[in-house]
Amino acid sequence: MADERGEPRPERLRDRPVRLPDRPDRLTGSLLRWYRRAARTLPWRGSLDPYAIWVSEVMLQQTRVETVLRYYAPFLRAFPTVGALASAELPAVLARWSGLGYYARARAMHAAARTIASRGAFPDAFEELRELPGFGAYTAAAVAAIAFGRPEPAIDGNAVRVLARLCGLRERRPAAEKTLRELARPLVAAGPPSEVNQAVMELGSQVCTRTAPACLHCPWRIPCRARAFGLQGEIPASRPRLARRPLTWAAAVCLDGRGRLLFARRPPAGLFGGLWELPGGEVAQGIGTADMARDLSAALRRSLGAHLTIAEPMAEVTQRLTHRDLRVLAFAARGVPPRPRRLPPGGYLETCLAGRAAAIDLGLSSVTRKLLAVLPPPASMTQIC
DNA sequence: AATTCGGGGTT
DNA sequence: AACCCAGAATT
Repeated sequence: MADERGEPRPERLRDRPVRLPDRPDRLTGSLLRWYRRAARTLPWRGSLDPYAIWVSEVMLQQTRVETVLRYYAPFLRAFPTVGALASAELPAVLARWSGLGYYARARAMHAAARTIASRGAFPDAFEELRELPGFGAYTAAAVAAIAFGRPEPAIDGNAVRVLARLCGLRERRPAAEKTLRELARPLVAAGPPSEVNQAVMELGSQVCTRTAPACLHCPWRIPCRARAFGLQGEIPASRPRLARRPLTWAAAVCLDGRGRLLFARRPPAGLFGGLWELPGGEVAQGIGTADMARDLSAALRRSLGAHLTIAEPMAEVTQRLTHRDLRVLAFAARGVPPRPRRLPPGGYLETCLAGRAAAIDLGLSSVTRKLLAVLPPPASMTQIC
């Protein structure tokens, strides 16, 4: 129709092949000029220590820079080298991770540290890194590139947004990641891989933001396909929303004569795996506190081998997780002090007594910390022995 | 490809 | 309240 009359067909984004909109060396050049001027000073930037870089990359998984800044230095002070991390016990590592979330990261990092330490050398190639626990496609590429200068494209959430917009890619995650890894390969080959990768991510966090990107300050504003078509708001397509279901836990406040609380260790994997908590468990939705107290008593008999009388609830806290609305009610308990024996499957393997001051050295989730913070002072509570 | 893993800052 | 953040492992 329009073509037959010789008029140019209106160019549409989806008609275009998905490829880099300019030569890799020119894209990398303008990007690096911007990065060297605008990059934030961060503790792990410029580090030459693969271990320190690795720690930063793991902490930064699904976690904002501002949050990681509170954990990074203390963790490195506690575990300064791969050998130190490998020699540490997992509970001590989880204690340093307490509040950071996604605790499988700490478990995997600890396991990988033991492998690396026993091997004697830090793996320096993508394929070797990728085989270690906790090294997915992103982290293996990031460590290979940033610590060892390998030309591997590290595609995180920022890179997906930046590169998808640059190239006008309409695919959504996670499919887009595979496509973008290949599109980004020429870019990291055209400059220092460490800087190119970090520059792409920095651009995503400072300029090419999810909402209201600062296109006028972008070194790629001219070649950017999304900007050319006014599609910055459509690219990349957002993921389907997740349903958040309610989850209610009842926990027992068991106090000994010295004001110490009874803690129990959760199973090594799964939600809050390996962390300490006030012993208890899930209760059905919509039941009253009297029924909760009865269920909690039964659960503790199963999981702890303890016969405790559960009184009224004394505190309640909530925590919003990605896929759960968690609500924890704490019940005062009194009765026979728990005497861990041989426990049935699903029972707690370990318990400990700790005062609230000592509890800061335990691996606790944020919701458990919240709970300890709102508990009444020990003097007002019933003792169990 | 879809879920399950935390927690919190932004909008 | 929705969205998503320097993702990985499991199903």
